[in-house]
Amino acid sequence: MTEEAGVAEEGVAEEGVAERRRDAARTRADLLAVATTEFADHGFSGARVDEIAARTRTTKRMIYYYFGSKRGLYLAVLEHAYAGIRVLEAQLEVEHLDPARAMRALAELTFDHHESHPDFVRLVAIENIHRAEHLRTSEALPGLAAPAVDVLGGILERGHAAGLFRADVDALDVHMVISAFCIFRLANRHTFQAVFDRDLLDPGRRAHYRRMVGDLVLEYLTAHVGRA
Amino acid sequence: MTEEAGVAEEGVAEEGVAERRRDAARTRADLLAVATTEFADHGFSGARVDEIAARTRTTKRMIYYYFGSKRGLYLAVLEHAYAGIRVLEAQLEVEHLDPARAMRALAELTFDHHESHPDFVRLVAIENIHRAEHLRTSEALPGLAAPAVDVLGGILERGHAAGLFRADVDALDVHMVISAFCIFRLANRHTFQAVFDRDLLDPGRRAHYRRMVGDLVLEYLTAHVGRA
Amino acid sequence: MTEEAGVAEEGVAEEGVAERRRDAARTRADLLAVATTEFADHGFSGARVDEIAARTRTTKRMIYYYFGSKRGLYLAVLEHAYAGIRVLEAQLEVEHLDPARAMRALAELTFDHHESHPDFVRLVAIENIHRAEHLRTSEALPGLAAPAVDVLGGILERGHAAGLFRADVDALDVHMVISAFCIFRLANRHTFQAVFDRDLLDPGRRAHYRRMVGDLVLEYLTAHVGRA
Amino acid sequence: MTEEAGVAEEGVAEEGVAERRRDAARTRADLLAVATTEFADHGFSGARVDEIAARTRTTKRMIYYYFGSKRGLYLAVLEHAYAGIRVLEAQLEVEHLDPARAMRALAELTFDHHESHPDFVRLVAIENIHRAEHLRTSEALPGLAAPAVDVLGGILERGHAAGLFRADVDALDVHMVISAFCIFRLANRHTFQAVFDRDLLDPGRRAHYRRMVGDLVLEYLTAHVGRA
DNA sequence: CATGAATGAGTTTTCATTCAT
DNA sequence: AATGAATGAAAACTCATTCAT
Repeated sequence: MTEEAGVAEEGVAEEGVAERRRDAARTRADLLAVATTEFADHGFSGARVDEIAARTRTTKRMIYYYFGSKRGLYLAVLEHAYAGIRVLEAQLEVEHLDPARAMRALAELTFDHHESHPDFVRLVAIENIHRAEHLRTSEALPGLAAPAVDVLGGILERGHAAGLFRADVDALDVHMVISAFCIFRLANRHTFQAVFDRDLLDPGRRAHYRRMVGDLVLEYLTAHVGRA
Repeated sequence: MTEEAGVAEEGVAEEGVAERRRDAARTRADLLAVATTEFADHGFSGARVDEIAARTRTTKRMIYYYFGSKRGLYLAVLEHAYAGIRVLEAQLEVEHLDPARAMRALAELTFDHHESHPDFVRLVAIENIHRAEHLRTSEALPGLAAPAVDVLGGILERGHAAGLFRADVDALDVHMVISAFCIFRLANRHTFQAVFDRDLLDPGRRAHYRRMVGDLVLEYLTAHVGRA
Repeated sequence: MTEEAGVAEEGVAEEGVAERRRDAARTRADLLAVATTEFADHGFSGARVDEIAARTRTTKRMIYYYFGSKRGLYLAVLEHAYAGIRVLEAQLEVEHLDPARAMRALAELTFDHHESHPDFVRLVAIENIHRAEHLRTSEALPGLAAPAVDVLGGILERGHAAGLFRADVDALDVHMVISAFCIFRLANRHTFQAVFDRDLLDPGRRAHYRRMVGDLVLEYLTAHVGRA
Repeated sequence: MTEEAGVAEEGVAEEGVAERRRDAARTRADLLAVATTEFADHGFSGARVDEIAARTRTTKRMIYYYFGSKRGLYLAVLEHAYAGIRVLEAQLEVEHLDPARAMRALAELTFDHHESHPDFVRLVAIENIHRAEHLRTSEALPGLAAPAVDVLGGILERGHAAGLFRADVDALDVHMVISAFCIFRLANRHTFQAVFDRDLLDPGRRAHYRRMVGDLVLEYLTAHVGRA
């Protein structure tokens, strides 16, 4: 059988190095996509290696071939998810906007990103349950902070220079407020809905919440300027 | 044994019905306390029934006797955790304070509670990973919302009446902002620390954050009053 | 508490020996009835002691008090079920009927009994799965055979004497044919229905089958008389 | 290892895909055979997965790998047992025999099959205790009825055409009588023996019973022809 | 690069039975 | 006669991982 395959349709049956490399990349990407959903849905312990394999073109063996272990796969998923927002933030151009508008733009970028990447938000929650033990070992970690903080720092600096923003708040504090709001809306929506019967993702309230995150940050930053 | 029993009820070895009932309650409470730690630490799937039993005076069998299943135990843990903050909120007396001070007191109550109940915060995160599927089936659910919202609603009403607070924000929106901030500080501190190298629980920054949650809410509520 | 009970309402609270004995008998009977259903429904291994106790006024402890073990309870159920048909057969009066009519009456008695005692039929099937290991140890066993065989033997004898029935068949053979037919109709109706889509208990076919059992036995008994 | 694999396929230690597939089939068949005995012996609840595994070359894990659950294994056993008699019936050739002889041949086929397949008879009894809940969900069910009924129907038709058999009895009725007799002899032999002290499987009585099932059916079918 | 079969160690759950009063 | 609590042993089932080709 193997011999026969080699004979007939040489060009097609025999894969070149490039094709095989492309296949490999596709297999890896496929695995990563399915694993992202599975881990985001069920957490690290709740996710099933069998289930991930079953939803892929490949077999379970490939997971171990490419990622070494369930943990290795999870780490790859996590890094890939973080890479997404990092890129977005790095692309944001706010230098041409006045500090207040720039700040609002950044807040809304986070708002929009989280809403359209619920898996990322879930993975962050899951990783926190694990006390960031995986993320801490990631080699990609050092590059994760820079973009967000740099952009934010720049806006704040301009705001301070213009006498618009209060001075007792730094970039990480602002980042925390924006994140807290935008992540809560996604991450805690289920218990919030269960307890208070309000759907934080109701499209009818979206504009309200989107304006709210900007207002929240700006009112806070511009309050009593010069006082503190 | 039978002979001894026939003699009297004075003995030390002889336990009355009341005592046994008290023991049973202790067994249950013991189980619940240990399970709270285990579930908060490892999530639902990650928690081990064996491990919980091992850390108790009793045996694994008792978990099934009292709670029926791992899931039943988890639900009991969840309900018990929610009951804690519900009671706190219900006890809060803010009628004698002006709306701004009352609002700040409520925000700080949440801030303090979450900081001193990290297990509660973790359980909420875990339950959200499960899309609140357990909480939704809880019979205790209907009583969970009332206290927080009632108190908040009262403060807001007084603030509106006095022309102090903006009108386009309701109690649930305010609750969301307070919760988002206070929960994020606990729940996301690990990834935050890993990525930004800042410990959100650093005692040296505690007062700063505690003031911040009040400021955040109040600046937002008192902004441009009369405009919206 | 116990002392108080002794004082007040003496007549009512204090149960006489007779009352207690009656209560005991009722408890036993209650247990037996529930256990009959449970064992007939699920077999010996499938039946649950907890379930039986739960469906009774009493507690699980009483099962062990009265019957010693699950097995003891099952044996009591079995003996009680056999006692029912034994009594019926013993009461049958067929001396005044001619042999053929008498035989048909006996067949129809079995037919009717089994139809109205499906639990008995199920218990017999269950006991056969256990290779009659319980029944064999029953002290009631010796009395179980007599009535059926005596009556049948009498009819056969009269039939032989009158030259009506063939001689190469004894009472147990006839009993076997009648039982096989009447038990099969009850015991195997589920697989029969599943495979052939015919309900052997369909009321519309009842008369047909009832006549059939008599026909079957009589045609067989009266065939080629004198030949064999 | 890797080096050896690269050399050739001649080796003894090297198993080809085909061989492994054959092994897998053997593992499955082995499991099925052992499980048949265990389930037939102890019923569904009484059977032990551990016990089945212990009597096999493989491990308990494999039962779940191949059959998914205890129930899945039981269902496979049941289907396999039914397949046996279905094949036998389908192979029976009776077209060349006159209706009476053909009918007797069919009855004796059932008689012989049941006697040599006591496990099948026990499994049917067990499945009836479960009200055929498993069999009803079997995908093999639709094919189970056809052979038996087709053959029987053909014989009956010929018998009617020749004016030999009564007309008020259909194939399923005849099948029921034959089954009832042949199954009872196996399935109820234990209680029969316990109560009446007669062994229905006594080799000395075998010929008598084998003739009896044919007589029973034929006397009944040929009785009073033209009357009903 | 790929794959079906296999597995050991663990994990939840069940169940008849007994204890202490 | 009665009862709620307790239990050990066993049962079904699961899961990440590896083997052999």
